[in-house]
Amino acid sequence: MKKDATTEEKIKAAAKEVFLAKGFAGCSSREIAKAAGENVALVNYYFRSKGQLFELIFKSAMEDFLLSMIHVFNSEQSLEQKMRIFIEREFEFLTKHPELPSFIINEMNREEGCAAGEHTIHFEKIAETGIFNECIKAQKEGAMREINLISMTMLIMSNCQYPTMAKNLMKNIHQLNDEEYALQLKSHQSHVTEMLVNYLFPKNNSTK
Amino acid sequence: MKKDATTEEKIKAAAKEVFLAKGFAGCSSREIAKAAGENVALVNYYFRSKGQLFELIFKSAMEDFLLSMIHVFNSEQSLEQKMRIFIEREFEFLTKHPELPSFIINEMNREEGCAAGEHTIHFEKIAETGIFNECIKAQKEGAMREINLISMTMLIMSNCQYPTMAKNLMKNIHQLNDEEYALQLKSHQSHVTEMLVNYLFPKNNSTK
DNA sequence: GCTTGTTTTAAACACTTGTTTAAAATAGTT
DNA sequence: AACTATTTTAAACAAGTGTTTAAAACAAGC
Repeated sequence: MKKDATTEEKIKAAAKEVFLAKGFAGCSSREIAKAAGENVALVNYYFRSKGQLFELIFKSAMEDFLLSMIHVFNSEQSLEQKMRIFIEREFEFLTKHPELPSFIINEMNREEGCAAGEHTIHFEKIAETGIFNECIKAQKEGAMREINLISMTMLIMSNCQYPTMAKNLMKNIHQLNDEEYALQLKSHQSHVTEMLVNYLFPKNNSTK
Repeated sequence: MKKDATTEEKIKAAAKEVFLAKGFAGCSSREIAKAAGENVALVNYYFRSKGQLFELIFKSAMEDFLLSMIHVFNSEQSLEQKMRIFIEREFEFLTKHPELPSFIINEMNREEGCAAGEHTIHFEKIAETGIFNECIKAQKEGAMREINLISMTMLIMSNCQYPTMAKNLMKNIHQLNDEEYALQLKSHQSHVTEMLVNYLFPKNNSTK
């Protein structure tokens, strides 16, 4: 937490930390206030309600979540190379923010929650990079497999996000400690990369 | 919910439904009681506490989660064929119980929660089917790619589970309704199957 | 100094939480 | 019938919830 942050910023930072770790239902206003080192009333003074504060945090988390990727796409490289770098960045990003995917997915599933809302906006920013058009072009040229772009997105998200989401499950089932899991994850990353690239960019000259 | 169920069973069934949908922190004892059509006090009369009831539900959910797969492995088929069928069953199962993976993963991440606990037991039951030995043998024979079995498991889980977990996220981002998403999922399933089988069982004679 | 507006505090509000209690209803046995 | 043990109920409990209030502390301008 920053040092010279204003009260408002301190509460926001604390809220982000607590909400991401425990979810909306899993924590109280008082817990957030305490984490910020401030009075409970200030939460409502600056953000009107726990719900509005949450909405704020959720939106910014969604932004982090969707935009973590964007800068890769603007680089000048082959599609396959972009894909490799993207996966690498994604694993890197998720190591730093392992709670993000679960947080987003959970709160999207809360019926009282943020299910509605124009989250297409951020996605459109990704579309604006032209990455999808680039894919379509590659598909027409036969360089890329004919696949629905939603499916393509899902393949990537599944394989990048699930391993960090299921960390504790996997650790428990396979009796691994943090260090062992980190190693496991590293080797898994290379499998994911090879598998996705092989599938999405099949080579015709294939003598292994 | 069954008709002639005992009070205890009714509460357990209601608890399963509510817990799976909202998580431990997301619901109250009274909500569960109401869903069961019974008095609040009966929850504690039969299960001593909300926490103990939850533990019960969680364990049975974990069992469902890990054992949904087991019977496929005892069949007499090639490993590749088993894999195909397994993925099919898994998608089928997850369509019926879409909340399960998120539930398990979330509650494993709750620090006060069920992080500790011998969930290896169920996994060992899977190991007992000999499926893993079968994989190792296939790897030695060159029929299957050399890959850590934890990674193999993770590849399968990622690609089967994530798409149902992220349903609302995907629907929202891509502006799909339930029907459209179901279609998308169906076509995605075949990509997942091909991708995994191609990766895990690479063919040397490869003129597509 | 006093006066303005903003920020922070402790206390209170009404309500929900998990859990317990003690009485009522029900079933079972002789 | 009466006595027992079990099941169900409504009510209460203390603690915690989100939120509001009204007074205090603080800052800035005059």
